[in-house]
Amino acid sequence: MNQTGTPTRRRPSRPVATRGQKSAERRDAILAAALDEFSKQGFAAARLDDVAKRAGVAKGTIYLHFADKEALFQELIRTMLGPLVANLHELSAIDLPIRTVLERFVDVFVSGLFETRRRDVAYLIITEGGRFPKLAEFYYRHVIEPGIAVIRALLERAVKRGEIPHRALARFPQLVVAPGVMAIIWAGLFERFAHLDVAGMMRSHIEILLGQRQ
Amino acid sequence: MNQTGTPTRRRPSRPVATRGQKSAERRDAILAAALDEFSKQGFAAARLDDVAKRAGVAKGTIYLHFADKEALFQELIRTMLGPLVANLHELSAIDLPIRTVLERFVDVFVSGLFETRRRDVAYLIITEGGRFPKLAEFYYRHVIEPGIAVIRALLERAVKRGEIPHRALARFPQLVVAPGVMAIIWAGLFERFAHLDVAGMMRSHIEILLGQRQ
Amino acid sequence: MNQTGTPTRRRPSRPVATRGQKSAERRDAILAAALDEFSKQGFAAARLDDVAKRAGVAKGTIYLHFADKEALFQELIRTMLGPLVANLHELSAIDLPIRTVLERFVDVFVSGLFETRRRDVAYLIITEGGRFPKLAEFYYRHVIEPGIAVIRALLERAVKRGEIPHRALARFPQLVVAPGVMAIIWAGLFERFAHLDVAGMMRSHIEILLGQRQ
Amino acid sequence: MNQTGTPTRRRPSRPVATRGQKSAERRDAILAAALDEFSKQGFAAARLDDVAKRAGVAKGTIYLHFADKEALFQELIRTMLGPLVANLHELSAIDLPIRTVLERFVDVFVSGLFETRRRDVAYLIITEGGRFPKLAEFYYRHVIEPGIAVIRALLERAVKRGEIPHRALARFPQLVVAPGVMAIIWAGLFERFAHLDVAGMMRSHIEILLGQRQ
DNA sequence: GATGAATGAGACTTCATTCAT
DNA sequence: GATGAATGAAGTCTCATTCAT
Repeated sequence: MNQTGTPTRRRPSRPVATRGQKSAERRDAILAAALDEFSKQGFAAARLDDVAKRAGVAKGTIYLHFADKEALFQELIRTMLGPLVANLHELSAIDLPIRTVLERFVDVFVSGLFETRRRDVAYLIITEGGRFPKLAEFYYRHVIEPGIAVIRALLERAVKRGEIPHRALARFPQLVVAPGVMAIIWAGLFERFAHLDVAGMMRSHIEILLGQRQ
Repeated sequence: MNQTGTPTRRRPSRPVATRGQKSAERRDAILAAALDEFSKQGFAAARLDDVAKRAGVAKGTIYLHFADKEALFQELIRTMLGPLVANLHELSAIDLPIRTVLERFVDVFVSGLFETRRRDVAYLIITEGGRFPKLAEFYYRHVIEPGIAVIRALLERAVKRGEIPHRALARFPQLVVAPGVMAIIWAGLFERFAHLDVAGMMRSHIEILLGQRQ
Repeated sequence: MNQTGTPTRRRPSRPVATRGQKSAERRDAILAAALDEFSKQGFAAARLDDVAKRAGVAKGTIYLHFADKEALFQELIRTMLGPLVANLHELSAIDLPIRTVLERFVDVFVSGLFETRRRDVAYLIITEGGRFPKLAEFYYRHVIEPGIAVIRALLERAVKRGEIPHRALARFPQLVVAPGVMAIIWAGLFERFAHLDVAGMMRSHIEILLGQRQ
Repeated sequence: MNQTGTPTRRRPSRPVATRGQKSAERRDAILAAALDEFSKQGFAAARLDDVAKRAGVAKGTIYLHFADKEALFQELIRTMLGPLVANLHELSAIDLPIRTVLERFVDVFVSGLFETRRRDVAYLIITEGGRFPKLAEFYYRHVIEPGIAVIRALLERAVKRGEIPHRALARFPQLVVAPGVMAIIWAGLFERFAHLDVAGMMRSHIEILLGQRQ
């Protein structure tokens, strides 16, 4: 799927698209346009008129694919975060040095989320989650809770092996991801004023967690 | 009630308040109600009607104190963050061990922001800042930029003195505050599902920064 | 009275004004301010706030002198047109050549109405009269009807004497005042774009009515 | 019903109107309703709610055709005066005796403006022009200025030919149209109280201008 | 009497949603 | 299925009027 989220409007290579294909393309275009508009304006201030215009469809078409504005929003979040959730469990299965795991973790974060449109989705969850309890709950149950569990397991194993000097870290796995959250917010609010070298910050973060003198 | 930090001008010794005092009280009530509503609904979805009702004033009264909905929002942010900004510079002046400074820093964060209504203001900045470039800029110029500078100076001094083992930390002062940011977001989104012991997390954070084995 | 309508705010020559004098001054100031605002904005769009500000009084003070906005408007018209009405009947009584009468008539129109604030009142009647049936009726009964009668009488006498060649003129006395009405409207709408020499136009008008070749 | 001069796009031979035609009909209905309401209440006091009700459409529909209340007003004026402006220049081209020209002029005024809804438009310009500088300017540039020029040219030709005895008339073409303006205002303000025979008055006016003893 | 802060009805305008084409 | 004109509930903001000071 199109990671950047730009609506793919080209017809498929075969000269005639089936009805289903065209419909799916429209749906994707609407989702991509919705992400743009919701990110820029926020859920409440975004206008479906603008979403339709950006997606190149009529306003009514949105309602052929989504029940209402909120359903569009929620499906947008689920659609784009689905793949991410699937990958979560793989991480804990592999038995590698914690440094390697953390470095992969940062890699996935930077190139699989931060540098893609998924960052906008994450930012949307942060900014709108408070107004959508169901969304927050879905996200908590499917991403946060299992994510925390995975990280905690990794940390405990690493502490046991002596790879990490901070026993307390396992109690607060949030500390591992906090810089990632901060980076997303920084990008949304302050990138205009001062650039943040996210990859560099994350590398430093790992060193600190590992207790490496630099 | 005054955990918000807003100075409630107390009534004069005589039982009857002057006109000016009542007006100022109303203004404060509107600001408090606006914080409630904006926090709960977000700026765009909040209704001034509800703000007025909550503040116990008529709709029109809001417009005696604020030019429009946006002005109310911006003044809300500035009013409640003003005192915080003033305290920023004091921190760097005092010459104490970095551990002490960080502990005080955490104390101020926890009891002066996180456990007060200012946390809602901070959350509002995070959630709405993207839609209010001027607000983001004001906040960046008056809080983030000087705040980063102060932390960086402290860290550089601490690194020189050997109190902190991570030279790279001074390049990314954001890492110091990242857990605080995360805590604010956690409170806004997930506190319902799982409590986060912010004070405990912040103490662990300090130990990690200082490279203390626990 | 103050023909230009600027509020006379100076205290009277005697050092202490009686309560009644100050009150009357305020009332006049309000009327003058109201004429300014109603002329500029129209009745519906004018704000009593602006009237009060211009008059140098508080908004509530207006209600000490006038029942409501409409009463203020109606009294404004009556107050400023009263003297004019009184003079109407004098004209017909005097037995002079029609040319002289018409010339005096023009003089009174130009220097007693067109070049004073009464022109604004007349313009207000034209622009707002349609929305104030009572005002239109009052004005018709007290100014138009008797005015028409007076002019008709003058014209009939002049026709009989052979001073005017157009018998039909007596059937349409409106033709005598039409250029005056036109001048008032021109001043209100187009004076900015092209100046109209009202006195000159009125002189030409007289010559045409009198059938003088020029 | 179509004495207003608005071209009512007739339905196609097939009994069902196309979408575009229905939309244009609605637009016309809104304009007609707006003319009614603005004439009765004045621009500021007229409510778009009433316009919508009278036009048989929903409030929001007005905004599909006009940007806002003022745009509706301005387009109303331009739409209904457009045809009039086009006819202006034809008048001067025809080389006929001045009496014939003036009689035609009066005919056009009476049956093409005074006895149609255009009279209301003219009255609106008179009553609201002061508050809409752009409207007044548009009207001055496109109607008044060229109109005056045409009339002046006609008068100068007539004076040269000895058809009109008043040389001064060419200096004040406003005198030619003044009775028409007066008639419009009379209709708006006083018709209820006393009927004015406009056609008769205009005929008398012509005789007076031509210096005919009656 | 004078003030002007407060009120709240009412106006304009927006925009999610519907539905005839 | 797709369209986009139409709808009307709901929100922001204004301002004539009131009334405690």
